[in-house]
Amino acid sequence: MTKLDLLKFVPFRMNRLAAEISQALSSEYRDRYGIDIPEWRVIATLGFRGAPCSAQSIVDSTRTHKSTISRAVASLIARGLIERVENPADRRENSLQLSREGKALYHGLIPRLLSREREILSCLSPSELSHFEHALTKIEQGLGLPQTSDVAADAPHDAGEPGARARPGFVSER
Amino acid sequence: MTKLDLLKFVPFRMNRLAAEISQALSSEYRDRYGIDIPEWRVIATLGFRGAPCSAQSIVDSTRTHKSTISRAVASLIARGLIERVENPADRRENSLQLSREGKALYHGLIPRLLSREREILSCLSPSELSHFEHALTKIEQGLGLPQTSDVAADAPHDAGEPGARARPGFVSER
DNA sequence: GCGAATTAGTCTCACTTGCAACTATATAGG
DNA sequence: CCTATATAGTTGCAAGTGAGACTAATTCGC
Repeated sequence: MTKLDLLKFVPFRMNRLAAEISQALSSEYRDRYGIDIPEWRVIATLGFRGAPCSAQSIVDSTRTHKSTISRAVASLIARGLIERVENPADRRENSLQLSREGKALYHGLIPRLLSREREILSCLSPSELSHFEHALTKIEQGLGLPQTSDVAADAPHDAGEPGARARPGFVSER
Repeated sequence: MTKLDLLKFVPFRMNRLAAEISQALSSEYRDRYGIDIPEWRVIATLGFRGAPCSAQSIVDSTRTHKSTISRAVASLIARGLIERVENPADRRENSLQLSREGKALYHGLIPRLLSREREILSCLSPSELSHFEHALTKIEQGLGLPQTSDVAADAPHDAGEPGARARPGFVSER
């Protein structure tokens, strides 16, 4: 008769912790700028990359559903925070980039978010923190989630190293 | 001009990882038994506690919204997996407990879920795993999330140690 | 004891999200 | 070329969820 204590069960703890942390951060962008999580992800991706990139590449790196990204993009364009750049070579896709206002928002937001992150993680010693991040990385790799090194700036889609994609076992597509 | 790499930003990573892990586990209870996450949380809590307990105490320990728990409870009762036990002492609340079928489901599910959890965490060495769990605990404490030791079986609500509730700073209520 | 405040739980509403169908464009095969 | 297939992105729809109003029952203060 095995029992299972939810409060010790890692999947549950991760869920709960992620929800709690999102909540703690959301005030920074929701209350302050009226943007939600998917919108923030789009801005963060464009801001970090520097170069324009397609909606699809944001989908890939953030693992957010394409319809969600599509709506976020539409709303950000409507508010003038990002701009579409038509790609004459392939007229299906349109590259996206931050507008002036978008960049300003991005650079205003980042220090606040980083400081919140630090605040939340301040309960860990430097060594605990580095162990923790290391563990996150290993689990991400184990699940086949994209890593910083995977996202080859804006390379044509399948330049990824073999084995990174199409892992056997776990859920690969949603 | 600070930048922020989403893929290195812990809040984002936690979100993505939690979503991914949920997905990986959900097949065990969703596809197999047709129960969703909130329903599973109710079953897990009742199963673990052994004793009947109120919906409110499930809300507290799982930090799931009360309306979500209410709906999960209604659905589980409709399917005969849990039972309501009227409490003559306080007729607002009704204690909940697993039915025979609910217990069977619980005991059938647990080994599968534990094995999935192990599988996901198998990329960590025993020492990495214990560091990781330790870090989770500290972050949870930092955010004021309930810990196993907090949940005094079924004690009247506010027997909690001082300082555990009503933390200054972070979000305390949702 | 009686009204006010509190608590358990349900219900409605608005919003978000994922899925899948759809449009438009691009590429491959014969 | 012309059909078949694949890809980028959008949209309609349905399901799930949180906020908060609401009901019912209890407890507190005086």
